Amino acid sequence: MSTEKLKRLQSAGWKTGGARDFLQLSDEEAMLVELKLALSDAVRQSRQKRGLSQIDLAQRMGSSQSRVAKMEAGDPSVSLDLIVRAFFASGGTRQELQRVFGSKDKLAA
Amino acid sequence: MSTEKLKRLQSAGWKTGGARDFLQLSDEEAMLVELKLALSDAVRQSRQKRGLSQIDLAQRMGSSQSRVAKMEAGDPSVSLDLIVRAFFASGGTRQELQRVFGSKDKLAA
DNA sequence: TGTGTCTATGTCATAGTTGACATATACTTG
DNA sequence: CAAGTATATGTCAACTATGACATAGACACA
Repeated sequence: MSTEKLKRLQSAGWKTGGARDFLQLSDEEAMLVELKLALSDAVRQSRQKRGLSQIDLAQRMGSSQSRVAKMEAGDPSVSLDLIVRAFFASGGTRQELQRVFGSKDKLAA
Repeated sequence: MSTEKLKRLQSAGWKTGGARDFLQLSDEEAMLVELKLALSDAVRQSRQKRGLSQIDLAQRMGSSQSRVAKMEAGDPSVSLDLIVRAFFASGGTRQELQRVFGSKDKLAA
């Protein structure tokens, strides 16, 4: 992960974690963030593939359009739990999820 | 997923989700719960494989022994975010994570 | 028996996430 | 130009997860 990329993430509101007080995200946190962003993309793709609007998806999962939008925008206030729930609610399968989690650098600048 | 299994999960404190007020977990939620439990197991395995105590792991990730214990016990109060963070902090790789997410029914009664 | 290490369980104030709502922007269609 | 639809962004009270702490249980070994 490049320094550029890290700076971009941090300025977007991602917190540098807990015990550490670097200006840099730890490797573990960076991996988590990458994962969340990759999954966010996957949610949008899955949703669009099935012709669902953000409102449709929100209703399916008992959430709101604004939260789905934030999620797809990679907003750090959205939990991984919610993203995964959205992925499933959008029709994504466990197999597809596996592919997302395995793919390299979905974050590509 | 069997009805038996669902009842077990619910009695362990797992909430039936948001908009729905069934006594049953929705399919999406069930999938999420399975994922979390599978990952909890993976964290313990990964941690033990590297000879780390719960305290060691907690320190590595800026958390506490009690939270790691709850996590490994499958406590519903632990977020997927934290579990994934723990998995990475315990030395788990993205490839290993992918395997966990792909494997069938880690929850096996 | 005691001392040490590891893990489990409960509580709590604080920090983080949530759905809901308002509003804005963009694009289409009449 | 409206009006409709889809998405983006900001705010907030209510809810949830968090690390810290206390304490207990299990096991080893002197």
